[in-house]
Amino acid sequence: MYIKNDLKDLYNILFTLYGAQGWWPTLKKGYHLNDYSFPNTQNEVFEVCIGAILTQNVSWKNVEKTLKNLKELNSLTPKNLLALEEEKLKAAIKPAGYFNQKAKKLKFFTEFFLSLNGRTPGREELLSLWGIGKETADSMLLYAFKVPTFVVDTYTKRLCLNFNLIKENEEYDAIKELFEKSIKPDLKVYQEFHALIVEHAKSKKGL
DNA sequence: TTCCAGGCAATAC
DNA sequence: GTATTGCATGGA
Repeated sequence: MYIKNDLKDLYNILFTLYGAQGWWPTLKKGYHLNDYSFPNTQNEVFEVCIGAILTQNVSWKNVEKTLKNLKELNSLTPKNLLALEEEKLKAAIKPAGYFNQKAKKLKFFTEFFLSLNGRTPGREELLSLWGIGKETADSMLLYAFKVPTFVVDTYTKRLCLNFNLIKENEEYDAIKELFEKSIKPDLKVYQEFHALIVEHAKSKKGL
């Protein structure tokens, strides 16, 4: 596999190979193929955001267990999560690792989420929060708040490196720009492209 | 047993 | 400003 012209070709190749991915994965419906209206409720938006924090440097499998635990505690909503005792929260999110840090991150973010009152936050606003870095902020914007912004993760970096599109240790924002310059902002395409890159990296069909 | 998984902040240089 | 280190669980 190679890139003929630009990243649009890569997108088309991956889409042909793997098809629509229907990200973000959720507890209730699993994936939601061809439904780009998701998430529809504030609680669904919140669940995506929480998942974005929990999946930091950890496989999604681990996060699923954590989300299930929170659901069983009826704590997968902003107010209920805030009401949950510190120790119970840590126990519930243990499978996602870094539970001391992530418990703090979840509480900080949830306070912020409630203060939004349904408003969509800006990128810089999210980045200013303790515990929210570039990938987490962009994931929230793209998959929770439906803002067409490109998400860069380790898979994306590796892929670009293998195609000699970037140098070693290229900066996050430079890679992000690479994609956003080639492909006009489009919610569906940005959501699917990132998901396809992850799927491709996991499938290990070359690179 | 070692290594990695959809990062981030704190610290060191 | 860039490089390194701590954080932690679960599966391969």
